[in-house]
Amino acid sequence: MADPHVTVASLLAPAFERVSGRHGVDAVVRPSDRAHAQANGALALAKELGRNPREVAAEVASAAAADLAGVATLEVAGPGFINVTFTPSFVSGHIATIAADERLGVQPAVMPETAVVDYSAPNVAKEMHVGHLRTTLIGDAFVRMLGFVGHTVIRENHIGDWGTPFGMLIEHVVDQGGELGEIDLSDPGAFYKQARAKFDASDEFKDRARARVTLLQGRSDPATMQLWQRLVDQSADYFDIVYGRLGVLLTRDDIVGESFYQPAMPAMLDRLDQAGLLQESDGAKVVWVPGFTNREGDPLPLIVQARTGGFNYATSDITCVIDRVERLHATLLVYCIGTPQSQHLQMVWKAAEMLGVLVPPARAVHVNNGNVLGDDRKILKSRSGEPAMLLDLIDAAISRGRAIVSERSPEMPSAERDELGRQIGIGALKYAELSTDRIKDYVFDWDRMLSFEGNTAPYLQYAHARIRSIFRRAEVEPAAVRSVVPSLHAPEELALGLKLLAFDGAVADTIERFATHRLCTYLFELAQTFTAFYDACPVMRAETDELRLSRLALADLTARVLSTGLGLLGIESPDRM
RNA sequence: GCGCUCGUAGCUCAAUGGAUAGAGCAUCUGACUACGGAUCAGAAGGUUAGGGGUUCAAGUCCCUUCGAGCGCGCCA
Repeated sequence: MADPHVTVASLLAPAFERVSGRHGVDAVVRPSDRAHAQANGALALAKELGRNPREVAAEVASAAAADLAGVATLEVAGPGFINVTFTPSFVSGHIATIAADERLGVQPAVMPETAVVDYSAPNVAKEMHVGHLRTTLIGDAFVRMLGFVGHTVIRENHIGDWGTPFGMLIEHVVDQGGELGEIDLSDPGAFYKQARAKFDASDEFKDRARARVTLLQGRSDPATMQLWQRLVDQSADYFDIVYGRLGVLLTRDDIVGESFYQPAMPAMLDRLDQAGLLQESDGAKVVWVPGFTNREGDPLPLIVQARTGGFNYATSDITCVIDRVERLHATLLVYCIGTPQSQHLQMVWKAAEMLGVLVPPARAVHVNNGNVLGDDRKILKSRSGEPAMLLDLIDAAISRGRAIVSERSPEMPSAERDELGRQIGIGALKYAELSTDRIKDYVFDWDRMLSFEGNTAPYLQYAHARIRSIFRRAEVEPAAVRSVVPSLHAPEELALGLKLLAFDGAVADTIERFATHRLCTYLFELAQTFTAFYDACPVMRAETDELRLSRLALADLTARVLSTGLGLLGIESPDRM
């Protein structure tokens, strides 16, 4: 058991049971600003018993004192809080345990399951823009974290590779003699815009495009399918460039686009029909999902087949849920998609639930996100006024990172500078995304995210690099101190020790709430706690060899937690900066 | 019109219903010829948009007003 709070809570529970006179009391011990931890149960218990809260707290504390000997001391404070102070030996014992653990004390999931993480989802023949940044980075972080705690994780990139636009896109390819030409990385959406312009200008082209969509949906015309495939392949090349440069795990093998679900849609409609859920409304086939109303306050249907007979994204998304639950046997469906899709997803999931597919233990989570804003508080724009291109942002991050390294470390070999600059720039970009509450909009600011001060990736990377530097100078192999049980005499040592033990809780909390900023806040606080320790407690010049080893052990564990934590966010931690 | 999300220090952001709402930046004051100053310690800065309610306890839950953003039947 790595979490001292849990240990103390279990030791405190019998005392609560004795005072309350009933069994099954769940003593909750949580971190506190005023002490190492606090238990608040006495307040609620006093209310229940109609007694004075401080008296009840004192009674619980004295009843628990014997059980907690050597582990922690208790003190009643305020209106009836029980403050907990861990003993140094109890903390250092835990430290030695997590230092010997590959996962640094992070507990594996109690019930490992199969999770599908749906993220990024760009469109074929269009550029990736700033709107794709958050979903891509958030999804990637959860892929890493869910895997880290032992789940089977399936990445899925639900790209937009189907639908009416492909009629005009394919006809545009035909007009170019079947050639797509090189993809223009400065304007990957140029092809789409040309096709769109023709479509708007020419009725003849429009007719051809419509005919082509019909051919595509029939899936039986080899020439059409070949042209379509080439469009998809070329876009996959472009996506791979973006993902590679951004350093996320997605590859073309993770692509499961809308087209994938097309063949299964008629059967899905049959299932809806057999379940009695398929109704007709204004000529369309719909599912009446309770709880949703339209502009007029009337029930809002989920349209699964248009009047024309065509399928839409609701059809595709319900089929997709079935695929994930029944073919992949996933029980956790994570959708990293923007907030505007919320109602659509709720309706789709409700329909899948009514169909008996999305039912416990299977469940879906909308890991939604707000917008990335510019100085003007509007969605971050490029110079042309369009949403900023993702590849431009990535390249700008890299070049800014390199500029910083060149300025600070001009003596470093050029190749090393480039690599370090990339790690810093990309790290800063990712951390800026992941360190704030994903639901809210946030303001994009290069200077702030690249600063070495404050809650930024460079600050954390620096803290890590500095620790590694200590070991280089001390000429000590980090692995050599990993079995040392540290002594925690100075308050800064004890504070650092307690912070290190909180890694498990931070990761668990981050996963449970799908909130990456929780882990970021923890890592930042850890780095701050470390620098305070480092300032107050000499390591290499420690008074005794024993103390030196003890402090090296704390430093090493800090570096490992920082590096592992950043790694869970998809951020690299260089050994020197 | 209905619905969803958001509103916290000058700025950018935190805060599983718990004590005196915390950080960072910026501002001010100190420390140390620095185990990497890419540092540390401290100060100042708040009617948590306004109002009402529930609770032993509300930034957090409920109602309401205001403000911002988004969504609302055959595109995805």
